[in-house]
Amino acid sequence: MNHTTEGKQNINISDIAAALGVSKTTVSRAISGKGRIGAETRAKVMDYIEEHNYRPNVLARGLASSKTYNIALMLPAEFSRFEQPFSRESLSGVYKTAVKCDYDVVIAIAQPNNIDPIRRIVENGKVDGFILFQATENDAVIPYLQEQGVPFVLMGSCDDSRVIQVDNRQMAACQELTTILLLQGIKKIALLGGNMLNQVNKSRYEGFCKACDNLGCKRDKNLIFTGLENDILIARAAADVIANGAECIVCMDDIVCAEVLKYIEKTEHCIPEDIKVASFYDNQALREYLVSITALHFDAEELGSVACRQLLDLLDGRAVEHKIELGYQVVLRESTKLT
Amino acid sequence: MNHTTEGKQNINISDIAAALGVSKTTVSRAISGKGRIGAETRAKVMDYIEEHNYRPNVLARGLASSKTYNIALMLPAEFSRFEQPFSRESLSGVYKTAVKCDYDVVIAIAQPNNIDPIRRIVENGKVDGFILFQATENDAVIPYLQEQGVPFVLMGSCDDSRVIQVDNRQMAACQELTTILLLQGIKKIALLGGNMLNQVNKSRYEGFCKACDNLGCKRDKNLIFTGLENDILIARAAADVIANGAECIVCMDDIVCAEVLKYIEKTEHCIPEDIKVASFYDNQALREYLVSITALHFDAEELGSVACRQLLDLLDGRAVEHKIELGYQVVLRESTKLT
DNA sequence: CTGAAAGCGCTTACAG
DNA sequence: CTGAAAGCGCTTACAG
Repeated sequence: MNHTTEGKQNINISDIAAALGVSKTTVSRAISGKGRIGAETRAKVMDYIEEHNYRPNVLARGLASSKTYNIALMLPAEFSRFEQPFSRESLSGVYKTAVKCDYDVVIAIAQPNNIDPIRRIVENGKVDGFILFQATENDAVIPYLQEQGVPFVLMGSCDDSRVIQVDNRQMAACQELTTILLLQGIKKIALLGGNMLNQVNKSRYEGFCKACDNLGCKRDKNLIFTGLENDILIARAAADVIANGAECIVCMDDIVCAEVLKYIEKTEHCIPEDIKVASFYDNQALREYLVSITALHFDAEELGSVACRQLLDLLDGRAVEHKIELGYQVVLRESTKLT
Repeated sequence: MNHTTEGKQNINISDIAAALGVSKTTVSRAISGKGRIGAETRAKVMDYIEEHNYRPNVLARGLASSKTYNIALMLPAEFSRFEQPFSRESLSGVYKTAVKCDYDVVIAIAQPNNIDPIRRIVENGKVDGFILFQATENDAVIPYLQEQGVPFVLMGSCDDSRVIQVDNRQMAACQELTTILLLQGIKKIALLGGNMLNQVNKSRYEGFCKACDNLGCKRDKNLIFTGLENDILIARAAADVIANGAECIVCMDDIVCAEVLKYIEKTEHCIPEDIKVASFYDNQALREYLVSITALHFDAEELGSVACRQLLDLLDGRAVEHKIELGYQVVLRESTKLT
């Protein structure tokens, strides 16, 4: 057992000051690096701290300087099993980056349009800032945080140019995947998607359209279905587009894709021979499907990490870009192979 | 907009004392309910607080009373897509219960056998206690917390009777499911499972054995495979037990089950006609599989909720049961239907 | 039943 | 470059 780390922390800044024959002020300055202090004095203090494994009391520091060294991550209350890996990886990214700067991450789970959990944390002064997940559209939280003057960054996009945002280049990604499919000679591409009020879906739809338009391919209304909010609608849309001669079905997210695959399995079509399939979002379940599915891949951990770094910069008063755009990968797999 | 909640919190205990012509002590006592105080005085203070929407500064309270009103939830660094829903639901349970008592939850993600993240939180004094996930076997954290005297509760089981634990009745559940299958007349039941160093797997195995023994069914060594750590081993085991005449394959967890299903799909056996399948753990992906899979269901949110309540009781110095056992459901589905 | 005062462990003008 | 002192917003013996 290591003697220097044994037992509970109990030494404080006064003890150090006394032991070294300096003032508390000096010790504080040595630690924080703020204010003028002699290099020698400083080294002496740091050595002592090192040797005695001293860690400043974060609460006391917080009380004195109005900081908590906590940030809150807002998670949507409900999300499908397809969104879970993404949110879990983002959480990892946020966590790792926060910890590096000695911040902790507090979670806040909010039902749509209920900001009470956020309000609680803010009013209790438990955190220095927030990181928001776009997933659930919650119109109330952004205005609330703005009004309260609480720093925050959004993982996702929004129109308000005052909010700091980090997002993947959704539109460009979808445009690229669609373009690749078209260039492969697949002419009749169907698009199935969910709620178009959703920002992400809007961008994805736009990317799809741009690809078609740029290549001079007509968009066939009989092959494009959005607003598919449940399994039945998705299955029916799949049936329709197949009946209308689709060669490839592009799914705007994994929920849609999973349903489409179920439908194809039931009706005993073969992928990719009878019908090709691609998804605008990559998920382990689809990656490991019997026929591996072509999809767009986004690095969720990086998203969380960058969002957190933005917030920490903001908290330290550093300049911060208003919007950071992150990359993507187009992963071509068996499901779109030419036959 | 509500005027009483407008703008930032800025009133403090001294302001209240001054406004009411009483001492800070009195105000503090009115709020905490500790110490003798006149009912009238108290009401006066509470009214004022209500009216001005005052919330005590948690940091200051923490500094004075050595409390943070935070608890930490330790999450394993890596887990499969099958464990995610479970851990997410547990998190929800912990969160909801914590918030009710005005606690926040801080996350700690620890790689196996690395307690640095835990140590950081403890040394920084950021939380009052921990809730541990058994998932990752991390031998170092329990001894560390014990040594430091930090209260904690384990979601799961362990041999150390000093640790407060909350767990589902794994053994009983597995015994019951196996018994039901046997009583249905399915004689040749195979069991496939992963790492037997894992506490949960031990209990599940035990439950399976008890069911067989109680009904006087011999356990066939050619039908029982454990230590199946990867896809290839699982597929091979599935092939073996089918070759050995298994009528039903019981999977000790969802990872095993998913692989078994893949193997069955590839080899074009039919469920439940050719072979029946059951899992000792229920997961949305299996529930929604083409043939819905018979499984044991555990309420993860309740687990988190009860664990959190235990910890809060512990923190308030209330008596706490050493081990709480939670229920389960046996969910019979298509995959074990008699044909 | 109530209050004055010390203290929790830091930070930070202000003065030297 | 360094220090004495006030202050962050609470709690809690201690005294009345």
